[in-house]
Amino acid sequence: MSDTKTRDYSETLNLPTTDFPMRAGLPQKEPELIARWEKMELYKRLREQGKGRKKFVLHDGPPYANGNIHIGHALNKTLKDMVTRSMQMTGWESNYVPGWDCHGLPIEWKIEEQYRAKGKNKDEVPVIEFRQECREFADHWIGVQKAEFKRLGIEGDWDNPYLTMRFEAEAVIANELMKFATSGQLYRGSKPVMWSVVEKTALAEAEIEYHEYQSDQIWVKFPVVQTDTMQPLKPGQRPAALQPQEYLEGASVVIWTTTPWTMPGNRAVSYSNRISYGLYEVTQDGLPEDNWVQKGDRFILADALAAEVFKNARISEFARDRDVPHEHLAKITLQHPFRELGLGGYQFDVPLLDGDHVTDDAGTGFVHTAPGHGVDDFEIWMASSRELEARGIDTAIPFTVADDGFYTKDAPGFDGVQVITHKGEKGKANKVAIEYLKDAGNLIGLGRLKHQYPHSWRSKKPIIFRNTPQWFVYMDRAIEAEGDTLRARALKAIDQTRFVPGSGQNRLRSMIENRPDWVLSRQRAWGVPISVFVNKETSEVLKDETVNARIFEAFKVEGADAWYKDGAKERFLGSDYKADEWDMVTDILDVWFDSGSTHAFVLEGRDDLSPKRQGTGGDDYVLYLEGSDQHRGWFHSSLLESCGTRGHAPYDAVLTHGFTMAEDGRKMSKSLGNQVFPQDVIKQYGADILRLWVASGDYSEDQRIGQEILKTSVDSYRKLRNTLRWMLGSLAHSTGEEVALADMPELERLMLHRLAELDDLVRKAYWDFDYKRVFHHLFTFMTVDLSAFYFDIRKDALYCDGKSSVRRKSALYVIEQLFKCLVTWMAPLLPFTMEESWMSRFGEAESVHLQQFPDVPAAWRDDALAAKWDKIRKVRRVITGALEIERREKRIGSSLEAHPVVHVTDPDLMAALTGRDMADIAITSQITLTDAAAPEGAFTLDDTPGVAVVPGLAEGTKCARSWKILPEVGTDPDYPEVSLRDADALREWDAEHAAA
RNA sequence: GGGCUGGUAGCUCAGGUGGUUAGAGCGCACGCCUGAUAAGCGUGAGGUCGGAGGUUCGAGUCCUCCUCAGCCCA
Repeated sequence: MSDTKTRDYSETLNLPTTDFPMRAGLPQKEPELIARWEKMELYKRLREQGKGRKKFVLHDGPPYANGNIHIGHALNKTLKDMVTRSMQMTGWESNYVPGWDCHGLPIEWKIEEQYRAKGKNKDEVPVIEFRQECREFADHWIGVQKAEFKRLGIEGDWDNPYLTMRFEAEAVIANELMKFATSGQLYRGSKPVMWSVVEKTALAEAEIEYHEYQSDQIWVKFPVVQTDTMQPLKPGQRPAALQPQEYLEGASVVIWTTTPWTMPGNRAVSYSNRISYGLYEVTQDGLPEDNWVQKGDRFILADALAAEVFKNARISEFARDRDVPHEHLAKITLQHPFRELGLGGYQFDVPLLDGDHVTDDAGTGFVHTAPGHGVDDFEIWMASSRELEARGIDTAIPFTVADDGFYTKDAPGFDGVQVITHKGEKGKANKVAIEYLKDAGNLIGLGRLKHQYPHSWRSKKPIIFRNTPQWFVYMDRAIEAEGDTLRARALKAIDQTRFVPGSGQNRLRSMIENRPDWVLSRQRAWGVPISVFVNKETSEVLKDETVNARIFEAFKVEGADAWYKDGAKERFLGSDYKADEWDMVTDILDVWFDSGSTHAFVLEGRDDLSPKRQGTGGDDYVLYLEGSDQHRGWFHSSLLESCGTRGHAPYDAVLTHGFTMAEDGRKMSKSLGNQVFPQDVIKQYGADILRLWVASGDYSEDQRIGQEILKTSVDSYRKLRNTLRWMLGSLAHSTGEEVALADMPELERLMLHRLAELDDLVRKAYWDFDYKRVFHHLFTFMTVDLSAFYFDIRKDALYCDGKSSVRRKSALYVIEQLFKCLVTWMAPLLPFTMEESWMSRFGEAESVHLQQFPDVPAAWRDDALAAKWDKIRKVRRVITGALEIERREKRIGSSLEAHPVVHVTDPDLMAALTGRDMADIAITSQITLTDAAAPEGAFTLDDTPGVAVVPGLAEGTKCARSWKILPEVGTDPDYPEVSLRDADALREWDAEHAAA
């Protein structure tokens, strides 16, 4: 083929041209865009845009202000941003106000750590000074995290976020607490906490480390004193089964413990209904007279442990008398082993309680239960309180040990005895308790045990569990009416809340159903004080609106530090009360109460939020969005706080996301070296890649991230970006001319139809917060329908048709619509790239983030057309399949070299093809359609019966401009090298350029 | 140990109320194009639907158990 081209036709083509680069350079480009948004005051303009609209408030759950952000923060904030942006673009005013949680233990630790490094003692630093240092620490990390969040492309009120440590916030938090006090929901109770005698402080779980420790172990009898089903048998009557009183009198339940010092606090013995128990009798003769156990002694023991118990009691001969059923255990009452000593106490009854925490792995199958000295003990005691009170048992938990490790008056007989000394050594407590047990004849075994025992991480000394006063909120006390309890309110509120995914509803409900009273107090310094006064005489909490108002006003101006200033007590009590009659509570609020109150000082407290939700005269909508761990955390505390003070949930909907795992699906950890840091991803690929990862995955479950997975995002991004780039390049030739729907080729109308379908899908998916659905559909649309089909077909018309071509104008118009829809639809997901695209098309002054999702005309929808084109595409697949064989056999390279003959014997399919330019659609130079039967060996596809293709070569000459091979080439006298279509296009082009 | 989730191709995801040979995109392999070019198009190979039982004519879809992973508790 002699190709002696006389001119360079490419300059006469409308080839794509754009400055939008193929390679994004996101790590550099993104900060420029952030600067641009700041400069154009995007946030402010969005708020102006939203004026008068109904509000969609995504209320930010505050991250804790210490340390850099991790991948979980990135996921969380990115999802929030997708929510906010998509709601703003679908007609809501969606103002995102970020916040931080600033008080609390971890920050206190950091400051203490700094003190230790400097050899400073925390106790010598005035509280206000210490609090100031905590404040500055939080402030520093807020700045760091703010910059990191902004770098992710999160749009919000970064100049004016909320902080739980702001004075107004502290004032409102205290005020919320005072509402609980005033309504009678707050009470002072007690609870065992881990306590370090050395540091005279309560410790949190994270402040504990376990070390080997030698404890005293003892086996103790609790004699049976009452078998309360005892009733006289009528003469001659014989009970069907043995009753407890017939065999348990004089027997003892045996317990084992490694903390003899807790014996004064004993109030019960626990057993388990999953363990079998028996009555055992010592049958050994010849025991020394002073032996602790004697022949004839009868013990109730777990069968699995009886032999070992006797061994520890140095008894080798014993017999099992009979079973002791669980219902008998439940009926009997024991005496405290100190009862007979005359110590002036211990006269109370000791009940047996059925507890899940009891096992027969070690011990006796019975667990010594001292509610002031252990969590299990406390919980079973509290859970049993109603039943115990019915039995006439006092359920008050004694304060047996003081903060200095000495026993109190609640432990008669232990005056001046210390459990742990202030140096962290063992006091005489165990020794004294053991002596008493011996004297009472209730000790049957004694030994030592080395085991892991909790120690303070600071002093490395052993800790103890001791009962301490704490502040609680009732879950089950009537608030305003009978049955109107906090629990009931919260459960009702859960039913009225939308949960995404729905399983969150059950999860939260079961927690609320089962949770104990809400503990608010912490014995710490960095937080909002429990700003109430307690009467020294009566222990009544002061309920005085005037005093509360004074506190509220002072906190607003001075912060909660006002509580710690000299003279605060007199100042707040004023002249109506005598200061020396009242105690000022020095505990602070648990930080969950702080964050649980954000709805009060952020949602209600800010004029630019203040949503009017359904039921309060509006249609505004409030969403909380956090990780699934927050069912126990923020969702929970916010619900309780709001229900306790306002009677309803602070949110309309709760959305939860899972956790981010490493590539192998396991938790990220430093030691495994499988961590992924958002900062690294951003530096290497850019925030939009990280956001694409968020948008493509299923956040409702745990997601994975790692190099391979990020590579998938990078590849998807490239494809997506290039497709946009091609559109931009093509649109460079657009004059913006509109074409009426009726004048467009069917192919264009098919694309508009797809947009109409997608419009529906995208809007629904955004309302469902289903970003992966949005992304996967749009991405597949862009690759399958656009890049591989529509664009591939229309390149010929776009590049080669003359300017007047309606086909070309239609295509340009449709591409413009595609571009506008796709870029706006994806703007919430990929704000940087979509902004860059939008600016490339519409200029520097425009921002996609000020756009709404386009109104897609209903007329674009054409299901009949779509059904018809499904058929056309099926036939196309047979044609391209046939061409693939030709290509493999090296008979053709480009599909334009082919002229297939398509035999269509299915009249339905033939009808669909009639009138279509199948050569264009199949991207061949020529095509022949026939209803004649196909010859033997024609190409077919199993899933498209009635279609067979006989390949062939296109006849004629290759058009020098469009590269189509056509017989007509050479027939135009002016342009003999090109096809007739191209000749017309050249005529137009030449005329225009000659004039110019 | 308890409550709640979840385990579909190498990766990310589809698979209403159980029903023909389990799908898509990406990646990979191979080929084409060279006017989207560190791009574009096509073809192909990849899955005992975590495992084992059970219900059913029929189960990725329902039930039970096990296992692995995650969150929250203990």
